[in-house]
Amino acid sequence: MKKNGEDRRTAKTRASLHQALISLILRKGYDSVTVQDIIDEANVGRSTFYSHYTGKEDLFRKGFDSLRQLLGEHQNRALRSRAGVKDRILAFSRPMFEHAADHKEVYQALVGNRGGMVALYQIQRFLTELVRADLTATLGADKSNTGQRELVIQFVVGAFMAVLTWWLDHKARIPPERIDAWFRSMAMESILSIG
Amino acid sequence: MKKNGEDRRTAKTRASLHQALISLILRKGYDSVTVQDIIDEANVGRSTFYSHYTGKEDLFRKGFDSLRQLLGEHQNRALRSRAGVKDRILAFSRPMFEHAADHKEVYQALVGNRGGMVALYQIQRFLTELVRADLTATLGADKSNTGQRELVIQFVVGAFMAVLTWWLDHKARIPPERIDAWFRSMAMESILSIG
DNA sequence: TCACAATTAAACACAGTGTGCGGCAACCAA
DNA sequence: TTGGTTGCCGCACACTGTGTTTAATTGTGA
Repeated sequence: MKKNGEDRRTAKTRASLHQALISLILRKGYDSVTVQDIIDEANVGRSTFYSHYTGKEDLFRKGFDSLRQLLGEHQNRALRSRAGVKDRILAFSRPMFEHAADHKEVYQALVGNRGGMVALYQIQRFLTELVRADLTATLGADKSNTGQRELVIQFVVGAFMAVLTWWLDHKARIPPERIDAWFRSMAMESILSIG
Repeated sequence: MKKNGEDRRTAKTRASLHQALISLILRKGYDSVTVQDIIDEANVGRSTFYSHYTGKEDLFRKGFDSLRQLLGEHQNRALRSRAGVKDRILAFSRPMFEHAADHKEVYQALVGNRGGMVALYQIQRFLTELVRADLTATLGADKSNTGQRELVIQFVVGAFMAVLTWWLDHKARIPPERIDAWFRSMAMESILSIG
């Protein structure tokens, strides 16, 4: 099963670089990882790196994008298989916790204090879209002229990221379905109280 | 009213540096601010900078600490003057929104995407303590063996930071007391739903 | 096999860091 | 006012990391 026009070398190089970045983030935090570190860890020439990516952030973004795509597929799969759940409020939560459990290392490299501002900002933006769509689907469009709906979205996103981070760094592992239940029962009340 | 052992020069220098850092963070974001930028903006010699602080992060931390102290004083003042409010749950929220409104520039430099990971981490830690104490005072110590209480704290802290950030970046200015009411009514439900 | 594409090491100019030093000016106390 | 102290400055240095370019080498797919 050969890919058309995909040199094995480039694939291997890119994989090495992504893996190296994740390892290094977990080891010393995003901010203090240098391109030098990455190419050393990945055993890749300096010029090769720059022929693939414009810099550390570019490499990071590409990796984040593919993870996000995987998550998207998992979301669809989950929502399709569990019938009747699709229209439940905050349906994004469960699949996301599951996905995080399946890719714990990567998620830890992203959400904690290890991941940099770039990571946090990406995730925040992504989640905001997710939650906005979710609430629009379950509660309908926002009719009030004030920014109440937007406020609720930010509230939920912030809370979710905090819970996710805490859960990932927590020693005792709570199963995804339980943390999801906790989060949703808390968030639900908030939403219903205003939104 | 002279301070003992405080040279006017050092005071001026330190003030310049702190102001310069805030301005620069607002202009280009914490991460891309260099020591070079700071000393140029503040018109301070390179060696002078390093005689006061060990680096950018040190300067930032010292500034953050004094802001935190100001906030603490404001909290005490507010809680003392408004009798009967002291024992209300999540009492930290209102004074904090007020303080943020009074020091909007500085807060914007801290919490948004402009502030770096250092800032976020400091604030997160600080708020966690605040909320933990608050919940202990109003709900009593956590008796359950699970980490439910800790989870609730993280939930509330995350939500609060998100709301605060949104509020600061929001064009239409909502008065502190209103955003506080919104936040607390949302958070309260969450807490009570699990406790 | 063979042409082409990817990878490599090395060298470069550049920007920022943290330190050290001698001279100068502001400061505070007497 | 004066004098000793202290803080500030400008300059230079070694060091680390960046992003680009070159010419040579090696792997790949057809």
